[in-house]
Amino acid sequence: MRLCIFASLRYKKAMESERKTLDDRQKMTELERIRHSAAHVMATAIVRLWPDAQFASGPAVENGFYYDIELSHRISPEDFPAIEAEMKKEIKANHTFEKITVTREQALADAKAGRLGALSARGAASKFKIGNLEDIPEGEPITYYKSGDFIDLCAGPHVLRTGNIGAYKLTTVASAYYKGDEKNPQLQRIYGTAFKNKTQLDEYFKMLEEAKRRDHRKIGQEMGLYAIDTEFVGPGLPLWLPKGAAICEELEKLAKETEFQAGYVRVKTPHIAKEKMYLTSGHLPLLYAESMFPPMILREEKHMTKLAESDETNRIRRTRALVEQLKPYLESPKGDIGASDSVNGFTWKKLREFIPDHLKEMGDQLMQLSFEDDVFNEVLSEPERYYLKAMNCPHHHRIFAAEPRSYRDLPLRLAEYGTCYRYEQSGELFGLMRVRSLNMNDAHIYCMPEQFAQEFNAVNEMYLKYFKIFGIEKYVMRFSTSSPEGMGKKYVNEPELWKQTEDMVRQVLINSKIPYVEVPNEAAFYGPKIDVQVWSVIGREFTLATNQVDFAIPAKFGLVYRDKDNTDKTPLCIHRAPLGTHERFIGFLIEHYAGNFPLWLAPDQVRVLTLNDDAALVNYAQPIVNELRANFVRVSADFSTDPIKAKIAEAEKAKVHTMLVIGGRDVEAGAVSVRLHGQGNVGAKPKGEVVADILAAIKERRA
RNA sequence: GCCAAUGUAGCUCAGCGGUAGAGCAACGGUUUCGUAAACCGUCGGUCGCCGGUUCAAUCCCGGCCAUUGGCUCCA
Repeated sequence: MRLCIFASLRYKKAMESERKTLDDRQKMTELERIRHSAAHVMATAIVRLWPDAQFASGPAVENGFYYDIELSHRISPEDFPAIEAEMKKEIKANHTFEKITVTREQALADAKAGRLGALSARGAASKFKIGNLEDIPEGEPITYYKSGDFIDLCAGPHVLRTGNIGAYKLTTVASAYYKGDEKNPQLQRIYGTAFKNKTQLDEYFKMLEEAKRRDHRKIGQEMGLYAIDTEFVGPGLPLWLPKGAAICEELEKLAKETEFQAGYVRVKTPHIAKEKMYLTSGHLPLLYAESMFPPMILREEKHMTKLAESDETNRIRRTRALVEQLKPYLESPKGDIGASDSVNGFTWKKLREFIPDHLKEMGDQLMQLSFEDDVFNEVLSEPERYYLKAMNCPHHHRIFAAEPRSYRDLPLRLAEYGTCYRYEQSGELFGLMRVRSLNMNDAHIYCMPEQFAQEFNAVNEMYLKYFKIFGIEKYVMRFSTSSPEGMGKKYVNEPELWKQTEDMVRQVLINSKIPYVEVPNEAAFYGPKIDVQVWSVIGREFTLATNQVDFAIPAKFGLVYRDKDNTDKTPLCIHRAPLGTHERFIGFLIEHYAGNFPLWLAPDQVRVLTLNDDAALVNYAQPIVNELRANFVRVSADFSTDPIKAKIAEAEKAKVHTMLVIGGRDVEAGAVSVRLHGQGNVGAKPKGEVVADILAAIKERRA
């Protein structure tokens, strides 16, 4: 239950990325006030211990509070007891939090005197407070909060007295950029948490323990679901072990059945494609290049050899040819050239790095020379580059392009569990949740504008169907839209299409009554999108699924269908991935179920355990195993001589969903004793009934 | 990528400037048992990697790699 509270705080956070208004601030809960006040008290303690500390900002956050600090001393957890002891004194003194309203001039003067975020005026100005001051809009009152000697620039609100901070604890130290901008100085961020009383604090730490217990990395390891072999395979490239792969298979089966019934067709595409693919799609010239693995360069050796062999004449020829190719670019201001334009395989970005200014002058002279142009074309052109695909859409677009399309073919729904590779920054990798290889539950729906609403809605319905199967009750659809400022930069420059498609999506959401929040300036570069945000039971938030409109890329690939009026038109495209990626989805499911998967998903569905290895028991048990296996149940047998207690302990530890215990009594009665993981012995039943029930539960994907 | 912490057997973890230890797992045996662990034995380690200091380094120092917690980024 507590977890839901955290979840709702997160939810709020998602909605309020902008600066808080004073109204918002007044809505701060008591707990948030306690935490925000604790941040002030912590700052007080720190500045007492290290008088030269400079403070930036110290808000309450979902699980506590932090304060960003600049300090030559590196604070480590070893310093926490000392800081906490100082905090205790402040709290014991029970200072009131006094609100002081000042003029902007006064505030600036105090900040320059180093009086803000300090116990008294200091030699050094409160430089970050000066910066914070700049962010306060004209007309908004400027206030301090004073507790004891400590005065801080702060809009509040606070608890009445420091003594109201019932229980607190510092938790971690991290780093953060001032105002979250990596161009700004890097500060030390000290995290802590605070509660009304000790009991709640203890509960919180208990909850953290529980979260640790459910962590998918821990359970994944214990259950043998996946392994990450950083030495031989690489970081962020999980290996699915047989038990994890079993879960992948079940999810794929679910997706394939669901998509088949919804009229999708399956395709298969290679993992790599030529550079041209991503130059055309816009992924490379735009913002995506860094998140793709660097290219594989083919026939590089041949290329280099030719370069080496070429004599002076050839070098001149090459240069001249290059200049000729580049003439239009050199003569026009660079702004006139589309980011995705390329010459002989050189991207514009690359050309800019490549052409020194003097080359142009040289070029005029070189133009006088005569040459035959067949030699260098090959030498001049860049070697072939192949990229590992970071997304499936371009391949699917080429499948669309592979055959002539009529309006009668639409909507065309191409589905694939495609494997993509994304070069996540090393610091981003996180168990299964953020990886570099991912199996995506991908599909692209090509449709006409008049079909859009129905198709988009059908996708949303599919999400809801899945959520029901997995018992996901808490989710938010985040509707990400563009921003006028981003046009032509972050977003393809089609303001009219943006507006149209955003309106279409909004209408579908409103009509279907699905709860959503609209987030401006977070769309994909090719269109608005919906991200489905969920929370695992331990409060970890992430984007599971995504549903995106694409009105831009199909045109770049020249995709058309022949419409009724015998003209060619460009289809709209919907990218959708309701089950996200295996990696993230299974990571989520592990935490969601704490590894105790429902029967249909459980890697170990059934284990048949005999009391001992007597032939009578084994001869009775083996056919049961055989029958289950023949019906595609993941079943194992333990007919060993170990004590039944030990065999059960082992099966429970492995989280085997259903244990069938067989002893002499069962053989006589034609029964098996059923034990369910986590529930214990549920008693003996006729074996036919048990088998039938297992098969039915799997088929129905019972929770 | 940035900041910090961490890295000892398959797993969980102890330990220390003088050539490394436990439990579990694995393997071999004994045990034939009614719902979460019977007993004995054996195997297992370049103490993340590379370099430096030292008579001597798993331990101290530096670099690298990886993981973790954050930041930034994000599909």
